[in-house]
Order: sequence, then structure tokens, then C-alpha cells
Amino acid sequence: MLTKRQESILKMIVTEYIRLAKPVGSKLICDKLNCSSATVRNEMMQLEDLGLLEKTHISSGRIPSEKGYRYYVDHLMQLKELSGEEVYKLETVFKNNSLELSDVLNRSLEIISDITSYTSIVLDAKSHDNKLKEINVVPVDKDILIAIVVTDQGVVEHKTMEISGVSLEEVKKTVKLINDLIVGTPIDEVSAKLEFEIKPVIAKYVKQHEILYNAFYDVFTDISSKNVNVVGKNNILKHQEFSNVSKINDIFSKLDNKEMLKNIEEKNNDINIYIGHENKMDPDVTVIKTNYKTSKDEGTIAIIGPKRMDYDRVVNLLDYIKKQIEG
Amino acid sequence: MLTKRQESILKMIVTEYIRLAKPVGSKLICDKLNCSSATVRNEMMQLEDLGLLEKTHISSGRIPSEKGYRYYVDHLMQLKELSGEEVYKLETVFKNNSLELSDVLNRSLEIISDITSYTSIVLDAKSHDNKLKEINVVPVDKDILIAIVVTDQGVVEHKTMEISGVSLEEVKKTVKLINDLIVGTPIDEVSAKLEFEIKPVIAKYVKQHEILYNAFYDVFTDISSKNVNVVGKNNILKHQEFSNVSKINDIFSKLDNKEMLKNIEEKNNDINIYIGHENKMDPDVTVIKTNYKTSKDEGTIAIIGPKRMDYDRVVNLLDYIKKQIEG
DNA sequence: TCCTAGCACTCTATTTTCTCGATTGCTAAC
DNA sequence: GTTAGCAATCGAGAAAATAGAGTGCTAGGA
Repeated sequence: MLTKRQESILKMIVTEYIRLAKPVGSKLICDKLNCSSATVRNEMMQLEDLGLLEKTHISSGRIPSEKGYRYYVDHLMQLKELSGEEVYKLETVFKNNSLELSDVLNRSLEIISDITSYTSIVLDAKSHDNKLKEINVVPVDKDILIAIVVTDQGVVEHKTMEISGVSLEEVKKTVKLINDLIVGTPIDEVSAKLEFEIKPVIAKYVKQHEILYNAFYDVFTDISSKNVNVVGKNNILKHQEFSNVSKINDIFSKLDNKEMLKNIEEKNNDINIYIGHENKMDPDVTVIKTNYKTSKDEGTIAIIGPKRMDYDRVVNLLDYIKKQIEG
Repeated sequence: MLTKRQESILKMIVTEYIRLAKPVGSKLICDKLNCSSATVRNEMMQLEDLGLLEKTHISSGRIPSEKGYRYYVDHLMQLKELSGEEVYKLETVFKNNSLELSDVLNRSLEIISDITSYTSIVLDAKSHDNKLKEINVVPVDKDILIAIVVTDQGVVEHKTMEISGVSLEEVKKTVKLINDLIVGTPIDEVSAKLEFEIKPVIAKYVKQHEILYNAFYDVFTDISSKNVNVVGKNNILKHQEFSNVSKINDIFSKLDNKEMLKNIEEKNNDINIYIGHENKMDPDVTVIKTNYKTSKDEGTIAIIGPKRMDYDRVVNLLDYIKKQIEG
């Protein structure tokens, strides 16, 4: 258990280090506290013994350890209000009613990336409430068809398929069958239904049922799949902890790996903070993320930055966005 | 006019500099040529006077100037055959018939970016031959519609629109009108036709014609717009000329600016080389690009790398791809 | 028991100096 | 026209010197 004074010292070191990006010495602290630098040094030593602080070399000032950041965000961080300017900028997005949710998310996270210099990720999954509304097939050429699928929440997906030797009649029959049998089904159940209810039936009626089946299967897979977008990637370059080219390459590669990014999905409804090794992405970054959910969509938004991140501000901003979206 | 010997010296300096990334001294050259280093130095001095070579400092070896590279690509470069491995890798893409053209382009440029360590851009425009095939409107909710547009080449685009107070009847009337009047129109003429033939008519029939008109206008704009994709962006990090963070940031920002990238479009049918200041993108890079054109699509593919680029190889690879695509 | 002044010590970061080696331009001779 | 020889230049890197920030420890005072 830390004393009040230890807590203030830890807090100062974290905030000053976040602000200045240089190890914090005892003198800086003792100016703000009513005690001598020697006293501060003694306390710092104890905090270091507790694993909350670290030194970069034997006679350097202290920087927070991951455990120190963790203590800070769990016990010491105070959420400030968003500044008027921040609110103003974000409002331009939220008050624009003509935008779709995914645009709202991307634009607001662009703003956040912009004002914070961190990188954001939007992981956009279709809501489970999304139901199949309509399937349509448009012939565009001899043997070439486009299957178009629409959900009741307005999601549209399409796929081109090539079928030689299948008559338009057969295709239409299949489409009608699908429309009759699975319209209204939640999208994440569609694939199963397609396999077990539609496939056996069309296998009898339709000659090239495999091709048809596969095409629709693909469309349904696309439509129920997650969509991930990275915003403000170049902001990585703005932080001194990412100043060597191989580290930059490393992080950029990770941010390009969409499949891996889909794993950041957060079920939990809070603002969650994963510091350094606590996240699976990279031990040198902190990921702050939260889940959002509306009738139409659900997903995860995340902010990624160095461990020396402006925790208060990011938590506030994410919280604001989450509330606005979930309205 | 350069002498034969001057040309071989220039050629050696360019190829050696491309290979080793270090200024090339007279000794390296004179080993390969039947003359002394002093002779080579005399020639180098003349080449420098002609603006074909440069020094990094007073007693350094020589590097090619932009003019030197230009002379090299115009007069000295010899195109080698693609290696068996290169052809093999690319063939896996071209022999895969189930891929759409845009996938073929992106994948083959991924391979090229991979084996060359350069960055590629695919600028994919819809062909002028692309004609409107069908327009469809799907109501998804009270007041919310999705407009779906399909072209005869199988391009699909959609847009959600919100119209309160317009009856489904009116919408259907508009759709029928559009279908009747402009199906078959090349997509780049659709916008004009929409404005001058459709708009005046629906203005009479339909109450909220503005909203309907705008929605369709947006869809048609999307469908006829260019699509640009950057492949292998992180390869920028592999070249020593891009080793400082602010330069990296600079180039990455440019590669993220899709609007600017659309300007790389190349009308000319050759393989075109823009060295340093010859390109509008960045004075430190070389852009090699070519136009491609099939019945369905047309566009531009470009390779971007440092000026010290493996010109022969890139030209060959681009040429190979262009021929494969245009079949 | 807690706090603090004082001090030797450690280490970084920066500047300076030095040296090595690569390469040049020039000159004079072939 | 070519070449050998040579002084001069400069970069890159090592080594040395210096300044400054910050620490840990000790001993005395509240």
C-alpha cells in the first residue's frame, strides 16, 4: 500500500514523463512538493523496489514501469473535461445526420488521431440483429451473374459469379428459394441455414448447384465478416519511442495485418487499457479500446500509442465518442 | 556527345551505385576497364562537367546525377530477361482464371513489390466502354432506400438514401424513368444525362426530386470514379535514402493522399520513367509507370522507389505485367 | 523516527581531437 | 592521350575530455 506522498510522487513522475518524455529527477519533484530532493529520492527508491518505477541507467531520473502506469491508470488518473475545441471538432461529425455510422466512426477517430497524434483502429462488425432482407441476381453477360444481398439495416454486398451451363431459370429458382427460406434470418445464422436447408434442396433442382451455392456462400461470408480500418497510421512516426526504422517497420506491418487486428475486438463494455505487455499487439505500445453497440452495428474502437500515452485524454475522448454513438 | 569509354564509365557508375549504394571511386572502375585510375578520373571529371555525375563531398567517389540516370535509362540500359523465379511467381497470378482484373493487378504488384522492395500503385479506372446495365432500389426501412447500380461489365455500386415524404410509388417511377432513359449509356456520360434529361422530368413528377436526384448522382459519381491502391508501402523503409523519420513521414503522407495519387494516371502507352524532379510526387524518388487497357478496365500501374532504383528490372517487370494483362 | 544537507560517484551526452583510409585533382613524364 | 606519383581533402570512427544531471549514502537535526 502506497502512502499519499508516494502516490503523488508516482503521479507526478507519470504525468511529467508523459509530458516531457525525459526521465524525471528528484529535483523536479521536490520543487512541487514540500520536501527536499533527498526525501524524494528515498521515496523513489522505494517505488522502484515496488516495481513501479525504473531507471534508464544507474544515475538517471526515473520513468514509470508498466506496473507504474498500471497503478496510475487504476488509482491516480483523474479524468478531465474535454476541451471546448475538442468537443467542437467532434460535434461537426456527430451533428452531421447524413453520415452513416461507419463514416461517423472513421471521421471522429480521424479527428482524435489528429489532435492526439495517436493511431486509431475501427473494427466494425455487423450487428447480430442484422437480418437478411433481399437477394437479387443481375445477369451482366453470358454466363456471368452478380449476386447482390441486402440486409434490413441497409448493408449491401455483392459478388460476381461465373456459371456456364446454368439457365437463368435455374438461377431464378434458386434465388426465389433462398428468398423464401432465409429472408429474415440474422446474418450470422445465414451460412448454416444455407448449408443445411438450401443446399440439399438445390442439389436436386439445379445442375451446377455447387457454383451457385459457393457464390452465395461467399457473399454471405463477406456480409457477416468484420471490417477493420486503421486511422492515422503515420502518427506512429511522431513519437520518439518509435524512431528507429526497424521498430517502425515492425509496427506498421502489424497495423497492416488486418486479420490480426480483428483480434482486438473487445466484448467488455468499459474503456479498457492494455499497457505494453498487457496487449497482444506490441510490447512497446498501449492500446486503449472500447466496445460500441447500436441497433445496426457493433464493434470496437481502439487508440494505439506509446506506453507514454496521454491516458486521461484518450480515455475521455473514447468515452465521449462511445456515448455519442450509442446515443 | 559522349565517347564510348565515357559511356561505359557512366554505365558502370550507375550500375555499381545501384548495387552498392556507395559513391563509386575511380579504382573500382579502372579494374574493369583497361586503363589507369588517373585516366578514369579525368573522364569522370568531364562527366561531372557535363552534369552527369556528382560528388557527395570534395574527395568522394561519384554518384549519378538525375541527368546521369536519365542518360543511363535513355541510352545505356539493357533490358535483361526476367528470371525463372520471377516469371514463376507472377504466373501463379496470371494463370488463376477465377480472379477479377483488379485482383490480378493488385496481387501481381504485391509480388513485384515483394521481390524488388519497391512500392507499387494501382490506379484503376473504369473503362469508357462500361455502360449502365441496371438500376435497382431496395427499401430497407421506413424512409430509407438503397440505390444499387450495375454496369454491363459487372461493376456494382450502391448508396443509402433517406427520403421522408416520398412515396415508394414516386421512387419507382423515378427508377423506371432512369432505367428507360439511360440504361446503355457509358458511365462517364451518365452524370450529364442525369442532369439534363432526368432531372427536368422528375422535377415535375416527384415531390422530393432533389434528394432522389442527389442520391443517384452520388452513386453514378462513385461508379465512374477512379480507384487507387498502394501496395508494399512499408518497402519505403527498406532503402537507406529514406532512413530519417521526417522523410519517411513525408513520403508516407504522399502515398496516403489518394486524391494526389490519382494524378499519376498515365495516358501514354510506353513504360515511362520519371526520375527525381521529373515526377510530381517527390524529388527523391523515381516513378516508373505505364498505362494498361482491357475491354473492361483501364488504368495505370506504377512502381516507386529511390532514384537509385533497379531500372532495368522494374521496366522489365512492368512490361511483362502489362503484356499479360492486355493479353 | 523522519527529514535533509552535503558529497562522492556514476553515467550520459556533447564536443573536441586524432587517426585511418579512401579518393581526388594536379603535375610532370612517358 | 595516358599514366605514375603525390599532396590535399574529407568522412567515419575511435578516443579523450568536459559538463551536467542525477543518484545513493551518511551523518546530523527536528
